[in-house]
Amino acid sequence: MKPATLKQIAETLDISVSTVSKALKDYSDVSEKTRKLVRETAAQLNYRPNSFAVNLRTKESKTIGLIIPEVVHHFFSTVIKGIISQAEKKGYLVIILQSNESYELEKKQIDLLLSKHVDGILISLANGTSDFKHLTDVIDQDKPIVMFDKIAKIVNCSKVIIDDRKAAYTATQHLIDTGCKRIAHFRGPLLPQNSIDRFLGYKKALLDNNIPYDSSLVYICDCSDMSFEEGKKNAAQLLKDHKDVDGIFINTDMVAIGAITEFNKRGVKIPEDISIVGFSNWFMSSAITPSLSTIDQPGYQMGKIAFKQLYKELKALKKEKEVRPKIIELETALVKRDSTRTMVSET
Amino acid sequence: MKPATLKQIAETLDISVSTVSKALKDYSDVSEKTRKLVRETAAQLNYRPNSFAVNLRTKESKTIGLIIPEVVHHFFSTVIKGIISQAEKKGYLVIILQSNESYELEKKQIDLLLSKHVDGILISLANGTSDFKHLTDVIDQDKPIVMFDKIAKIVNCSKVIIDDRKAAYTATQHLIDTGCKRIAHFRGPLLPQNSIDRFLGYKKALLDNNIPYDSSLVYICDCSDMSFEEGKKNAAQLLKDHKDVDGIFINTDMVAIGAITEFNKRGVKIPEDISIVGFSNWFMSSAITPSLSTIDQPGYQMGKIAFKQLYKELKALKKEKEVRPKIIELETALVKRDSTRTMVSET
DNA sequence: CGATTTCACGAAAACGTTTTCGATATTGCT
DNA sequence: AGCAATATCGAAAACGTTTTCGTGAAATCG
Repeated sequence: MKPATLKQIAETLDISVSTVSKALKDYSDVSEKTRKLVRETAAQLNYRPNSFAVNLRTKESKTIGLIIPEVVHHFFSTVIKGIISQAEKKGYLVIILQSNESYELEKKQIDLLLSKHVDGILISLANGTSDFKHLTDVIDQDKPIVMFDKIAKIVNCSKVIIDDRKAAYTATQHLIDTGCKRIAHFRGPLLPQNSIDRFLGYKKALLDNNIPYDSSLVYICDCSDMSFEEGKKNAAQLLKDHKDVDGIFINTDMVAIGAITEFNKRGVKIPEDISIVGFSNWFMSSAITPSLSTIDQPGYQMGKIAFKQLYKELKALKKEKEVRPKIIELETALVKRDSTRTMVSET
Repeated sequence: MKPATLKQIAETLDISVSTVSKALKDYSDVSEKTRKLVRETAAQLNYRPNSFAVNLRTKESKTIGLIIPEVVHHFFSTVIKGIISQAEKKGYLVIILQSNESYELEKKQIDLLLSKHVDGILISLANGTSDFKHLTDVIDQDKPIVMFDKIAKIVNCSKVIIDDRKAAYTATQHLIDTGCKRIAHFRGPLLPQNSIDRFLGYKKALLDNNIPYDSSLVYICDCSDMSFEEGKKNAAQLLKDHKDVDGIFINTDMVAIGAITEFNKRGVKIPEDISIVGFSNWFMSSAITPSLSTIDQPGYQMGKIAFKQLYKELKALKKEKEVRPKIIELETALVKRDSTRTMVSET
C-alpha cells in the first residue's frame, strides 16, 4: 500500500541502497545488468522517490511561490495560466498566494513562502506596497525573485513589464488622431507604478499635441472589485463636471466597460459624443456594444516569460554563477474597435 | 546569511538539540528558564524550522493540490480564491494545476501531485474524464480527495456541489412563469455531470408544465474558451431553425452573453421576443444590456467548503479515524434581471 | 607475472528535524 | 536517612535520500 523505498528495493535484490539510488539515476558506476534489475523491481514495487527526503538532501523543492494581488481578475488569471503551464514544463510546481492588494498580507505571504522553502518567487505587487524590505530580504537570502506587471523600480531584481507610459501615450494619441480635443483620464490608484506611468503617458501625449493638461479631467478609481461600478460613477460625474469632454483614456477595461454602460444608459453616443480607449484588452471588450478600443496587454506571455527568467536565475544560482537582474519589456498593441472613431486620414 | 538550525541554537546555549526542539514546541519537560533562553536565541539567530526536515519527519507537507479544468474562468477563479483563503487560515498552502479539460493531463497532474506528496487533493473534473482509476488510486493511497462542481457520482469520495437539476428546473420554470411557450436550451458538453443535470432539469420543467420536449430545440456548445462565440453562433442558428422560440435556458452565462450580443445585433428584442436565463451569475451578467437573469452559483463558498471538508478528513486521517464521504449541496438562487419578463402574477 | 588501471559495488555520513527512552538531579514524604 | 516521585535534560534512532570515498575484483599493460 505504502510506496516502496530504496531500502526495500535494495533488500529484495540483496544489494546496497547506494547502488539502487545510483542505478535509478543512471550513474556510470553501476553495471548495465544491475541497473536493469533495479529498474524492473522499482517498477514492480511501484517505487516513487520520497520527495521530502529528496528535498532535504538536495535543498530544493522544485516549487516556486506566486503572489498576486487578486486571483479573480481576467488579466492576472491569464498570467497565472502562463506561469503554471511553463513551470510544469520545467518540472516546477507553483504555490499561489493572494495579497488582496494589502501590503501587510503581502509581507506575510512572502514569509510563508520562505518558510516553506520555495526555490524562488514570482510577484506582482499590491497597490498598498511602498516599503520593500520584505522583498530585499528575499534577495538577501539568495532566493531569486522576479516581479511582473506591478513592480517596484527601486528593488534590484528582474522584472517583466510592459511600457505603460508608451502604451498610454499611444492610446491617448489615438484619441487625438481621431479628432478628440478635450480628453479626460480615469486613472488607477496613486501608488502603483503602472498607474503612474499610464497617467504620465496620457499627460505627455497631450502636451506633445499642444493640448493643455487639465488636472480636473483626471478621475481616480481604486480598481478594486468594484471597478465596474466605479466606471459608472466616474462617467456620471464626468457628465456633470465637464460637458465638453469628447474622449477618455481609461486605466483599465473593466472601468471602461462600466463607463460605456453608463453612457449607453444616458444616451451619450460612443464614439460620436465621447470616444473611449481602455487598457488590457480584456475579453469582454470585444463583446460589449460598442466594442472597446483598448491596449492589448499580453498576460499569458508575461507569465511565461516571468517564469522563464526565474528559471534561468534558478539554474544560474545552482552553478554559483552571478545573476544580474534583467528588465524585460513586452510589446503592447493598440486594438482599434468601435468606441473610437476611424482616423481622419483613414476616411 | 543562511537560516539557523536547531543545532546552532543548541551549540550557542551549550545544551542538546532535543531540548531546543522541545523548548520550541512547548513540551512540558523543559524548564521555564531554558525555554525562554531558547526562544530568545532562536529569535536572535533568526531561526526558521527547515520545512524539508519537518516534512520528512512528520510525513506531511501541509500542502494540498488543486486541479481545475481552466484557470482563466470567472467561476473557477472565484473557487480558487475561496480555497486558498481558507487553506491559509489553517496553515495549508495550495499548489494549482490545470487539466485543460483533458483527461490525459488530469491523470498526469494527479500523478505529479502524488509524487510531490501533497496531503490531499481538491479537484474539479475535466470534461473529457470518463475513466476514474487515477482518482480511486488516490483514495487507495489513503490520501483524501474531494471533488467540487464537476464531479463523478461513481467515485466514493466527498463532493461539494449544487443541485444542478433543481437549479435548471427553477430557471426553466421561471421562463414558463413569465409566459414563454416554446423554450430552447443551449446545453454544455455531453459528458460532465452538471451539464447533464442541467439538461434534465430543463426537460423535467417542460414536462411538468405539459410542454412537449423537442430535442431539436437543444443546442450543444463546448463551453471552451470560445463560449462567447458559440453563444453567438447558436443564437444565429436558432433564429434560422425556429422562428417561434420565445425563451432559452442557457447552460452558462458566457454563452448567454454571446447570444444576447447576437440578438441585439439582429434587432431581436429581449425579453419581448425572446427571454433568456443563464447560469452562474457571472459578474458581467449584471453589466450587459439587457442585464441577464441567471442562476447564482456560490463559487467562493464552494471553494471554502471544499477545503473545509478536505481539512476535516485530513485531521480524521491523522487520528486514524475512519472517514465516510460526505455530499454537500450548496444553495443556488434565481436572480431575476431584465432578460426575462416580470411574472404575470407580479404585473 | 607484477603493477596499474578500470569497473562495480558498499559503507557511511549528511541533510535537520521529532520523539522515545533513559539518566541524572531534585524534591517530597515517611 | 531512605525511598519514591518528579522535574529536567541528553543520547540516539529514525525519516529516505544523495554523494563521497574506499575496497576488492577484474581487466589491461609493460
